[in-house]
Amino acid sequence: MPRKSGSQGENSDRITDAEHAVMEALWDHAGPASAQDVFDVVGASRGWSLATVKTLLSRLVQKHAIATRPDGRRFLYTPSIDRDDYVGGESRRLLDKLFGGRAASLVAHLAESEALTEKDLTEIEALLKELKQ
Amino acid sequence: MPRKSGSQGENSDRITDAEHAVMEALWDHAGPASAQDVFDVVGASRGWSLATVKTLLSRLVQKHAIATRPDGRRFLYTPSIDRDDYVGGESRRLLDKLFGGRAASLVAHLAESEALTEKDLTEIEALLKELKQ
DNA sequence: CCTTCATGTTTACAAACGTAATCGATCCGC
DNA sequence: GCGGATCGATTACGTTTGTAAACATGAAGG
Repeated sequence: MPRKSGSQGENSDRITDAEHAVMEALWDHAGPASAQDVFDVVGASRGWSLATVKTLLSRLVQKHAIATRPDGRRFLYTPSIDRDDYVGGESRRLLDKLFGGRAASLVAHLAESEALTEKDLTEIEALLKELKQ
Repeated sequence: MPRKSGSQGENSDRITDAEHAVMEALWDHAGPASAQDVFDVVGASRGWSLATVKTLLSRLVQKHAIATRPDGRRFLYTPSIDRDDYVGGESRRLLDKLFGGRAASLVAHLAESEALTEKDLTEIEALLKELKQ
């Protein structure tokens, strides 16, 4: 039977903006994090209540984006999708949606709209050199 | 007083995915388009009814993303935001959200995840050369 | 033991979204 | 002039999202 391409866990459900902030906290965190841990990181900056963080964690669990491991009477949460995979997916979505899938168009656009600093250009150049050889 | 940066019309309201499909149809269209025109282009491919297209057009008008010009008893619609501006905005959002705003990181990621073909690389290289000189 | 605190679960609720049907006015063909 | 086609406007309705309060339960401290 055909095997799906992604490198990790059953995906498919879109992660929203608010949920994404939680994911970043988890990706950032060294090892599994409790709801409180997540709250400590994102709560303040986004002005969320602990309750909100809990809701978002639940939804992410439903979406299979994170996994839980019981720790006493509470849960510890870990991302079950790789950040790189996620980032790649989102990038591709944008590429497909706005640039007909052509990465060069995206870069061209960034360049033209001056979203690229001199430093960016140098960095990309170096990157290319490395990739080309 | 500080003047906003964008080149065109009051923006601010997010354009959704469905709405974006309509925008593309309008950007594509030579000159103002009627609801029917839009429907003819996107209706089939997205499986939308004419009613749906009309709703989306209305919402885009509310969001000031498109403008209307009466033509007899109907309206002709034209984008009031430039595609390039929109694309730039969305690109920047992604960049900020996922790459800390560093374009080079995005390019690096695309490269590593093999989203860049040989052709892409060559194109980007050429682009850089042009920008550098 | 009983109170309090911490935790996940359930419920809430308004706004946004996707998708559309219905309504009221108008125009076109007969 | 009358009936159907056409158009924008209004209304609809289930789902998702953002944000959170209420609730149940178990742990911990006195």
